[in-house]
Amino acid sequence: MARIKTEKNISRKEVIVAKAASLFREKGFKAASMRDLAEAVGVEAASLYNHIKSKTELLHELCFSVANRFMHNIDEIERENSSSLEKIEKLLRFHINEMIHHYEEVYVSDREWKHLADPYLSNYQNQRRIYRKRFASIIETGIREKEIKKIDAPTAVLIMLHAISGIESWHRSTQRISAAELEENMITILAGGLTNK
Amino acid sequence: MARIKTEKNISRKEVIVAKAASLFREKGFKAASMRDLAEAVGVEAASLYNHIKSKTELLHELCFSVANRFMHNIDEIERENSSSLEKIEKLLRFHINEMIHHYEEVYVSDREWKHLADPYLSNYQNQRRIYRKRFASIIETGIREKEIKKIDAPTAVLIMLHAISGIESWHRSTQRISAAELEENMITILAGGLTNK
DNA sequence: ATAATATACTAACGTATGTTAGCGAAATAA
DNA sequence: TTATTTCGCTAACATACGTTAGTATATTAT
Repeated sequence: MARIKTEKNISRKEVIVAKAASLFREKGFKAASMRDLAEAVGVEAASLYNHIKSKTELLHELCFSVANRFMHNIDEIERENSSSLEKIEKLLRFHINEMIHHYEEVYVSDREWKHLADPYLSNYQNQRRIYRKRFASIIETGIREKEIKKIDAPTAVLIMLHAISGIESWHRSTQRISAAELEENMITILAGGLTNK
Repeated sequence: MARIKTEKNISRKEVIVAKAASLFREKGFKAASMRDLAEAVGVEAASLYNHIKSKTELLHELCFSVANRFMHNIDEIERENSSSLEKIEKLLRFHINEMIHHYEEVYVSDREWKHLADPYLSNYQNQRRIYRKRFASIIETGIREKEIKKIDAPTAVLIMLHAISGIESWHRSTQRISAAELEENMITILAGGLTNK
């Protein structure tokens, strides 16, 4: 009888969620079926329901675990005593590294959250809005203190966040530079576009 | 008996394709059903098949009409006698305006192309690859001529293209700056991140 | 060893989906 | 007007989907 393999301290549910991330990334949430997922896990579809409540629950788990990580990070950065530009650079580096090392989760929560059902959906959308506002107000402080060009802060946020989601292409490209090089290039271009001189 | 309304020089098929763009943008290709589309058009689902071959054909039409526009544009720009930086700025402005004025089509072709079926899929992927290579080599020329910072050109391309796809958020935001302001802000940040000094 | 729990299986359900067949009505051409 | 073509309708199909019920088999606790 097939059995879901687990390593120490990893529950069977976590194995399923991880495979779901990979599958949802590859095919999209709607196009990925529970039978696909079952096959990836090495089990029959019905067996998954001994560990999870529903397909959407998998999406909840992914979206909110990612959202929480980003929220905690911006909490910390806001508390720091550093210049706006330094704060922005730290935010960017966090985003970049999340996208490099937790690619599938982050990608899925970024692209597939539309398929969440209320109340999770509105909750998630709210968190997103708030996060962007907080990001934008760091930029606005930087503008007031002349560290940063006079630009529309929400537009800058939108550029930064989406630019980083482009790391998706890096993951799938055949000839790719190292993760460290990628990080430095992105910081150079993105921070360079903000700096006042 | 219901009938698809057409204005002069717009075929019924074109009406369907346009509504499909809007629906695929809103729900995603897989989650948007032919019955949804039929309702949006004001007709029964089966009636759609008097005008189109299949659901995927709708996606083909959208993806390749967008891809062709971008290809023709880069053709023209490559032929010009201008600096690399000017060429890049023109490319960016074209992308930005496409994203502003043909939002739904462009968005769909950017996010939903995965659901194309071969041979369209590989064809589309090829075009994308080629487009990015051409974009990157304009940047590389700029670097050689010291107009542009020493950066990894493919990374720069990936940043630019994804940053612009962030205009999606602009469309859906409640308080938004004008299209012209958006364009200028994006150019300031993106071109500013490349320029050598 | 026995009991209890966790996990997997088979079978099946109701529903939604893309699409086709066949017929009638409306628009257009003769 | 009549003939032809275009277009929309109802009905139905096969398939795929998420999920549940009920049962059997491992694993763990006593």
